[in-house]
Amino acid sequence: MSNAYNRPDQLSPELRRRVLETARRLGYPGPDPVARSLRTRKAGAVGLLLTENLSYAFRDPAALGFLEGLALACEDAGTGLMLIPASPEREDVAAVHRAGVDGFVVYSVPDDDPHLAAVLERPVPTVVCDQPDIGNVDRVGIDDRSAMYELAQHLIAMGHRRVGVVCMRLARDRNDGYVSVDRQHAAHFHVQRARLAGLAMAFSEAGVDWSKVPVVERFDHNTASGEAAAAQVLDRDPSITALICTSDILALGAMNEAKRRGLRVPEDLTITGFDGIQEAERAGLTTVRQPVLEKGRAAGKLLLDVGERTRPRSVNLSTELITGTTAAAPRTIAEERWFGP
Amino acid sequence: MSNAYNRPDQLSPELRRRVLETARRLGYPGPDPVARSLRTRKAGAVGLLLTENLSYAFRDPAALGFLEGLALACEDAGTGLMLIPASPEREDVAAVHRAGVDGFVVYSVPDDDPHLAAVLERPVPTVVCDQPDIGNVDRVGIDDRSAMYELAQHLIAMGHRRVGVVCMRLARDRNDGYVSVDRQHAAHFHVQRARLAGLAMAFSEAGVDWSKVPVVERFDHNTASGEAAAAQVLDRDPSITALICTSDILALGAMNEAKRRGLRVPEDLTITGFDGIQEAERAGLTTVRQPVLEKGRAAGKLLLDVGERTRPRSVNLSTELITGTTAAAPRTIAEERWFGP
DNA sequence: CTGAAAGCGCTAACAG
DNA sequence: CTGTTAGCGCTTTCAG
Repeated sequence: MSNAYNRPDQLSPELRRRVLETARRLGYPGPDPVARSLRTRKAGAVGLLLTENLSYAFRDPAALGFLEGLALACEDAGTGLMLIPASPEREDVAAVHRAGVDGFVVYSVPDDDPHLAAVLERPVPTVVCDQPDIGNVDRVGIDDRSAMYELAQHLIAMGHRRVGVVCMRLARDRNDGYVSVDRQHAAHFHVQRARLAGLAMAFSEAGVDWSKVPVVERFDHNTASGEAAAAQVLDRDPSITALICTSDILALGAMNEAKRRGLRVPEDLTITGFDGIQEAERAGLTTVRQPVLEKGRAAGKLLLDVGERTRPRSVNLSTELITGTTAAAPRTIAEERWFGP
Repeated sequence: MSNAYNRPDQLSPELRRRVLETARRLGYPGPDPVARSLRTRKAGAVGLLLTENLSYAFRDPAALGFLEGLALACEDAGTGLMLIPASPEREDVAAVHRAGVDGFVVYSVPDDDPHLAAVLERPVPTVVCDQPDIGNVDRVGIDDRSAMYELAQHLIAMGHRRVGVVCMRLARDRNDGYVSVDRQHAAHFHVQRARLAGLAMAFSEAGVDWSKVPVVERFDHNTASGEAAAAQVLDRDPSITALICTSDILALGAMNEAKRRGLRVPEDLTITGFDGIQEAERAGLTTVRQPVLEKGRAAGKLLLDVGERTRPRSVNLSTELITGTTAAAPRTIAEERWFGP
């Protein structure tokens, strides 16, 4: 009987037809997928752990691109993709334990996330995307530090020395304001830590005292946060020539704030982002483009690949510096005298 | 032992601690979720069936809003949300059979979709969103016919009598071109059928011969399709005063095409949409807003609500006519003579 | 090709 | 409070 459903080739078509027909007449709804999964030890689905609020995942183009890539990989493999209900507020790890999946993809969570810990306890393969950077687990990501280092060098070459930084949340606690160097080093979000490290390295090499550079953090990730953070930096340090944002969303917010203040970009203020989302491209933002869809696809492939899983694998995707129209050489005092403000 | 994991209250904390400690030492990874699901008859997840390509779902703001609402409802209930791998090309229904879920949400599929048939065979509750309109199943949607009827009346009141229509795909076969009245009536996508019916009713009442109104269909749903479809209508019927699109995405494409032709909107051509997505609002589109996020949330609640399930329930959400800046009274020939073209 | 039986790992019920 | 046991529905194996 089982054969009728699962191995059409093991019995005659005629018999198969008869069995199925009878089953239907008896009201048999087909094999129970859960019982089958128990027996075959395959759930036919992978779990996705996003620690951010779900709304965030569906509104941030970068997260969305990742999700799309992952979903495509799953679709190719005929595998379901299960969104694990794990909001950062509720520390209810039970959902991770309850999920009947063959593996997990963990996207951009802090290294001290309890849901992540629960995932790692499960005896199924796991792929971590972007962060955190933990040993012994498959990983997909980019080299955030180098990418940001390169962007910084681009600005340094233009002549920028007085800069400000706007970054995303560095830990699970809300800290909408200035960030000490200690907090930068202790950041639980590895991606943000790496990007800041890249900046610190480049500017230190250029003779800038990094501890003096204003770095402002925002917990929420949207353009309003970018606006507020940019305002905070510009209020305290009106003399900066460039505002470096660790995401395009924040940078787009900063652009709004610059406009509101009558600052021309890039003549009066250089603004840069990170991610390479479509909205940024449209705005001509100077930024770093990362292949978000490919990241999702790679994570899915890595998880679903049945190949050797002897030692942790790591996939590093390449990024590209996008030279937009929001970065230019800072005007010197002399130039301002000459050409007017 | 099971109690130690599932009923902390049934035994002393001390014992619980000891049991868990021992379990860990023995390398026990915790209860297997699949076996538990088999025993408890609860999978702790709901399945989402989207028949469109997944990429579509992640790029169309309306679908995305629905997905977000559904995901929120699931998160609130601590339930997983599983995306079922069902692309329209591959007619592989197995994924539906394989999915270990407690119920299905079906979003916007044609009434003859094989995956839908497979879902309905499964002995679990199902909620259909938008379409198709099948009996005996819980449903969430809006009154597409009335909403479009109201929009049409708005245009008729302005004086529009010569109109063209651009609509989304009406069936699973590709038909990028004109649509006969027969095809309109036979459409497998109920939503599109209802919107066209609303238009037909309003314009017929206003004395317009609906069979003479050009209706153009596009299989793909993006602005490029909207542009091409608008071009097709305008090429054949340059005298129309209004172009009614059955989605905002198509309408935004039509706006591009109008601009390319040097037609001013709304002075030379009225354009309307449907959905009320953010991009449309930004463009000042005259459209019908529907609560997409609420639709998703309502679908989730309906599915997860353990209440009486004696007879099929139906949730109808309300829509709102948005009077934008893309619709105005058509200029008469006399006016054109007077004011210039 | 057919039928019978073991057992996947768990939870719930019940007896001690 | 603790230990034992039946059985969820399936697939796989093995004997006929």
